[in-house]
Amino acid sequence: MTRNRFLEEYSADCTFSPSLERLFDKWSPCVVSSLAERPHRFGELHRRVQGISQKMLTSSLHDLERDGFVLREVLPTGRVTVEYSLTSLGGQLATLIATLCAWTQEHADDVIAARERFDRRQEDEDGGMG
Amino acid sequence: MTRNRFLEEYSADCTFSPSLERLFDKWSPCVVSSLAERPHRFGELHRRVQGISQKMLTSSLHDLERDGFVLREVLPTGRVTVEYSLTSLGGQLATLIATLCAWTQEHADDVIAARERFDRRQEDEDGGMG
DNA sequence: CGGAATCCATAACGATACTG
DNA sequence: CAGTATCGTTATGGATTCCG
Repeated sequence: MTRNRFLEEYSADCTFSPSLERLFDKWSPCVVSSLAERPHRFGELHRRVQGISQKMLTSSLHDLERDGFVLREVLPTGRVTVEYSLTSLGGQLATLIATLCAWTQEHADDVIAARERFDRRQEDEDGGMG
Repeated sequence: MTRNRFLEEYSADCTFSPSLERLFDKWSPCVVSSLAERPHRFGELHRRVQGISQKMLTSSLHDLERDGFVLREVLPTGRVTVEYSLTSLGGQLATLIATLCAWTQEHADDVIAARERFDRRQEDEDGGMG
């Protein structure tokens, strides 16, 4: 719950509502963008979102459902079958996430280059001042 | 480093570059939006961003500088004086953050209402089935 | 003032085992 | 299949102390 300061109360001139913890946790963005493509069963998501544990998937889906981003439906098959899909609010969230993805990809090179410059400068300062 | 799965390698149809850890950590968005308004000294930021520890401010600024979002300048005053400002890339990040803030605020009520519905349903299911 | 270094609490997460 | 429960590890961040 202390994930991002915006999520709590206040920050300088910028107040995130307490509604967007989902954007900042580890797996929810992945889950949402999978569901943006089509509804998934639990097991499908588990295979689809590489590396997620069943515990984290359960927890992400639970939180996303509680916040109104995801709809959980028990299908009337013989065995236990559950389908997850996005609500319309969840669809908006997915769009937002996609926008973020796009921006980060556009500027990935800039950031990587900045890191390399920074790290080189650090080395120079540490070493070259005898 | 494991903050968000997007930041590592892969997620279903959505690949965050490794460049945006800053968007997902606890304080950087607050710091960036403060700097979006005007350059700040270290101490100013410390007072401005309510609740941040000196350690976290140092660490956020360091990471933001390394990624090319923030510029750090030692001013030629008598004593130690450092000013932080956004680079142009940092300005873009600030805009993105502002967009996120706006969206979360618009839909804060929706999310809160969804939570209440969900929690009420839970209670009903737990209690009312004797 | 602007930090760095250290210590410690806890929140987040992963692995595993079990259930209807 | 779709979870729940438990346990151990690691990541994160707060408090404190010290330094040029």
